[in-house]
Amino acid sequence: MQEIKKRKTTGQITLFDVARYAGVGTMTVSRALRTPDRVSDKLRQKIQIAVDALGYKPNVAASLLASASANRVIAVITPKIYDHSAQLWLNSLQTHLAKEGYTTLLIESYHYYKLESQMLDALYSHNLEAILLFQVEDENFIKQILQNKIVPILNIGKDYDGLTNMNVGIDDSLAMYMLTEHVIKKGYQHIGLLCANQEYQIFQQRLHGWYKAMLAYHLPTHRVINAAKPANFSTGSELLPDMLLNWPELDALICTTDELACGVLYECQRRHIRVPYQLAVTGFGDNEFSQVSFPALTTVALPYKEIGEYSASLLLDNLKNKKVTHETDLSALAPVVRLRASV
Amino acid sequence: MQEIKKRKTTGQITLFDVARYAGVGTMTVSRALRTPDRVSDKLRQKIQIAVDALGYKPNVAASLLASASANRVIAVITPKIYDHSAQLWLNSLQTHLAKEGYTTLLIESYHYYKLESQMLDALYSHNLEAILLFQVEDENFIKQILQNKIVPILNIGKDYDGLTNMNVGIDDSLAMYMLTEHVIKKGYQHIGLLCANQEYQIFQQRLHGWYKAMLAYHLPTHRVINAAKPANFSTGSELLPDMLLNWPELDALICTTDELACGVLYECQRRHIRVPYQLAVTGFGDNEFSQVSFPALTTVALPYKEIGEYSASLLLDNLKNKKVTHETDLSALAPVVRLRASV
DNA sequence: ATCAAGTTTGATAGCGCTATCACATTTCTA
DNA sequence: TAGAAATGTGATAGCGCTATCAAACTTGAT
Repeated sequence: MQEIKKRKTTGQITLFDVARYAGVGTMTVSRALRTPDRVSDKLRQKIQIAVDALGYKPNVAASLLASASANRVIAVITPKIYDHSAQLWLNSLQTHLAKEGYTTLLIESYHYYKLESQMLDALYSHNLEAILLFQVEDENFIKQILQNKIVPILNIGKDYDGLTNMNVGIDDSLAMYMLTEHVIKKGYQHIGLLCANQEYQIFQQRLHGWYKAMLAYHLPTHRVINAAKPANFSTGSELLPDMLLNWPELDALICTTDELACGVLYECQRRHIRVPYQLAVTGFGDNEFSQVSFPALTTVALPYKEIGEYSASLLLDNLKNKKVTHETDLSALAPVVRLRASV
Repeated sequence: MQEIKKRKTTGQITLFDVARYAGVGTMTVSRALRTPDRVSDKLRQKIQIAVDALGYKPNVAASLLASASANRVIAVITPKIYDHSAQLWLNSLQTHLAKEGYTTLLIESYHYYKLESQMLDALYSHNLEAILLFQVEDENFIKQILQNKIVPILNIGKDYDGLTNMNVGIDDSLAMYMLTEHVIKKGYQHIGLLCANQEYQIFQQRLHGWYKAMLAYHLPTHRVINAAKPANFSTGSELLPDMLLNWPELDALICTTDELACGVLYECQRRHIRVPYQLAVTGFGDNEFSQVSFPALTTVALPYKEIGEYSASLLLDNLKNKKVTHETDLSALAPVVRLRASV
């Protein structure tokens, strides 16, 4: 007696199997798993035994389809997690969302915007509950997202004139302004800027912060290298010689990341340039190593952890109440300059 | 005239809407999107217009359910992506899998095994196609996975006696043995080991490699600090004094990560200890900064990029052929010692 | 012009689950 | 003790999609 299979099945144990085993209806099994308090103790126990015995695993696709509900998945779209501080932010965000049962799906597009929009289609198909944009720089892409807006969207980074539902600003420009001001007030005159990852807006914002500070204090703004290379240790080491060659009078060098600055510090040691006496050096980001480096690096910290927490609660509030009325002590989100031995 | 809604819907545009708009059957629309070559040009164009006009987004849950097919999603489970090299591995893996249309879902459990198994249930519910374990250390967890084995499982790291379908070994112990041997052959006698992240097996393997090499050359193995702290720059700086206090005769210090070693280098500078003349220092991992540091760091590189490529192709072959018959030049996967100025 | 073989299309029936409602059972009130 | 209210359970009908198969339309060879 051969059974005729008319259709592919997953071969999984289904709710029906469990129901038959436990001698109850499928609906009762469903309830026992989804809303246990609506099922009597006796049946609930029976069902639990059946579930364990058969090794039942619910089929999320079917559940989603039947309940027409969202997935408790929040997508984070970002061009790239550049550095340690962004990782802090993400980690903090994930932790807070996980507490409420949400899963974070991280998508790094590496700045291929076509990829981003392609992913977007895929994401919308996955019944996700919200989208979080982190330092997405392409305005067209943002507009495209908003055009198909189906779920709440939280933007972290530059504010696109209220295009997004919610926006948490990170002011890299301000942070760099503050840092540069500190350096200027220390009395340095010939202050250069070393910027890498030229192609990313966020680094141009840092550059801009330096520029504004220099202008504000009537200092010359021509001592700049703005390179299209990764902002890492090697690039720092590599570009210091160019800076010194172009502007031998340089007495302070502001770098757009801690990695660049550390590379510069290493190169200074190789060339027996005494920091900060001959050359002051600063970084950006307050990475783990900037406290330990020799000499310790003056840098500026963005409160990514707090921003993560803040953005998580903002998003959760929006998902729950469908209304954002959020008041926070935003001073907690302000940049902090860390003065150390290198200036 | 009010319509009675008997059931919640997602409110999405459905295939049916598209079909009606285009004046064809739903099945034709499904085919036009899934297998376009099986639909005539004329209808395909009509349908495309309808899709664009209505902004149709397919519902993955329904598609999965109907086709009873897997999701083209591969889950990577790992306790933690420790360092840059592991990131290289992951990146390389993702790239290769993406080429074949697979999405990688990264799950970092941060060593909460309960979390890992909880996630596993969730994952199995998501119709994923394969599971990739990266440096998962908990044997119970591995056994539990294998017990419910539904999809192919590839293990990267320690081989659990053929428990997994496929295993790609990374021999941290061998790598450390090779590095230690180099240091010994340079003539150093009083060689210490600095290990952090004590609680993770992978670091204990590195420690073990050092131990074996020291024994093989009849050198004493007591100069060890094995700390339960993060293996970062700070810890390196912090623990060097302890090493020197305990064993002032120390002439070489082998660290289990590049970060530790760099922290040690910084502390040496602070204490005017000349590297390598008074103390030789080595790292592990060949991170980006180890080439630029001052002095440049002798270290050992694991070929994570190649391992990523190899593991991707192994997995893909398994998914396609359902049979693993893989031959590779495994010498490409051997560790490489990078001799630099610090030894 | 005729028929066999290929191609294109759509009606139908589920995939595994849950919303809904009707019915059965228990508990509470007067 | 009857009747109302609350609770527990299961039959049914989809959620939006695709596998399947039969019907309609091509094509080309005779």
